[in-house]
Amino acid sequence: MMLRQSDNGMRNRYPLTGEFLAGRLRNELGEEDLARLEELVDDVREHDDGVTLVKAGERAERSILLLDGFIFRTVHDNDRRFIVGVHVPGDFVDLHGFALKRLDHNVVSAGRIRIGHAEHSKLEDVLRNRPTLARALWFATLLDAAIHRKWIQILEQLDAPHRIAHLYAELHTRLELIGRSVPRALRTPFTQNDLADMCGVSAIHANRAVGKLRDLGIGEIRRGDLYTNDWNALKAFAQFDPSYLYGEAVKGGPR
Amino acid sequence: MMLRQSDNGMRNRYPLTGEFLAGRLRNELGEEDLARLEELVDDVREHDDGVTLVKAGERAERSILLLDGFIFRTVHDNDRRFIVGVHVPGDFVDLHGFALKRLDHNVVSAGRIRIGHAEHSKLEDVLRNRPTLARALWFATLLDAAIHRKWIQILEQLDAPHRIAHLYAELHTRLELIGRSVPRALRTPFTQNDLADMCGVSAIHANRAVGKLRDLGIGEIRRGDLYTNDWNALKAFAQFDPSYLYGEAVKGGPR
DNA sequence: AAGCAATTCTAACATTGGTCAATAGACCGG
DNA sequence: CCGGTCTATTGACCAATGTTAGAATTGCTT
Repeated sequence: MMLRQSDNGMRNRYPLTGEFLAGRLRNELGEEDLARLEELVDDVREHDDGVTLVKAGERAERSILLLDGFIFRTVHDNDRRFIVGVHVPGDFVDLHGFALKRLDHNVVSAGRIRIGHAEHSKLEDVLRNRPTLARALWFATLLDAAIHRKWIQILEQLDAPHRIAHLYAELHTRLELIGRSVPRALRTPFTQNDLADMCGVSAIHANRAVGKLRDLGIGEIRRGDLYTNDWNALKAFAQFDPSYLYGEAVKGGPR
Repeated sequence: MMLRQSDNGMRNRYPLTGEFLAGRLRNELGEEDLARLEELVDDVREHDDGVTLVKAGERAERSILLLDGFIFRTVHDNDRRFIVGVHVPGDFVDLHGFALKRLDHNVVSAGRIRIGHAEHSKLEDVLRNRPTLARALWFATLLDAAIHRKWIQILEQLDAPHRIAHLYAELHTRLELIGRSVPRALRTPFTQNDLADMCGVSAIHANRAVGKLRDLGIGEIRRGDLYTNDWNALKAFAQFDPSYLYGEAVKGGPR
């Protein structure tokens, strides 16, 4: 792949390596599969905040691998926006676009991002000739589905403050799994409006919820950045159970 | 597969045929793939209401294909139950259990059901040797994920009456896609309690919502069975857009 | 027909969350 | 530094939903 250093500001602190990808794919891949994986991705580029990378309904010829930053999956309905998913680096954001051909949602940058691309023709080849790697890719989409299910549960079970706490708990763990968490903070470009659209509440109520987390001493959210000195307390408050992220599969594949 | 007629009451009105399965898989499969698909499933059996077929966390050696009835995916947290998915006949309920090995949720019969089983060893073989069929199976799990995303949107966007209407609209279309819808009704074994757990509201509020749908003339729900003389009105009320079900892929696969 | 259990329905009250209006703070370009 | 815009915050009021309690209905069993 092209590992050319981008030259417009964002430092390439986390080069795309087989290990990085494999972290997300949660499978033990052999030398050759790792090499294929590297070849799969090219055309690395950056985007500003709020760029629609894939529009719902459009046919795509390649899928996006997120390398830096965050990406939303959004749906729009009478001028209202709903966020149905968030992605962290290492995620194949629209891998499902390969099999589905058209997406049922948009893919939008949340803050400044860096992404790579995987041509569907190459994926086609992988699916046909590298069953182990194909399974790893399948696994990645199944992980997305597991996260979706957890979101459904969260929306059914928790009120606004707990939803927001759970969101940050999840992101913290997902970043941890790819070696990008930091001790007492989680930096995101999310506005309270974004939080509201992820949690299915109004922006004003999201503000109340953020205030409540602050008052309770659970965590302080300032312009998307969460600061806490006790992740365990935050995760307990959110009733966060990381098993749905299948983190243990990072070491020792599913066989 | 064993197409032996079960002899304990439920009539086998819809034999498991390649066409039936292909309907759900939404791909144009060749003769040979269809034959493989048939071979995949065996050990057809029936279960009563409320039987836990797969427990969260357990390792399974085979996956379940639903042939008749409905199945819930449930999660439990401090004695409360949350339903994070529903399945209709033709669905490979826990196909993802093959790649994930352990499920993050339970699989429970909703009313009386008939199911078949697919050994993971056979799926392993399919994945390794039948790329087209493997892709069809992948597609089926991606469809689940698309439905999950719609549920997230529904929970974020709609209030209780609209959620219930949307649920029935979705099920009506999913049944239609496998040729099992009936004109003015949708029969289910769901209690209002089940509806509540699917919609993330209390049972009492689900009752209010059911009453509201009745008062508005949208539909009459009696013991899980919905009666309407205008599906279009109900679907309009629910703001139902079927595109997320990828029904068009039934004819003409994704290639 | 009687009785029991599950389900549905109703009412009163408490809490959560939505909407509107207005203000304050942060960031940015000139 | 100023003004403008986006974001965050607060308060008042109203709608949606939760909770509790109890009554009515249905289906099933004896």
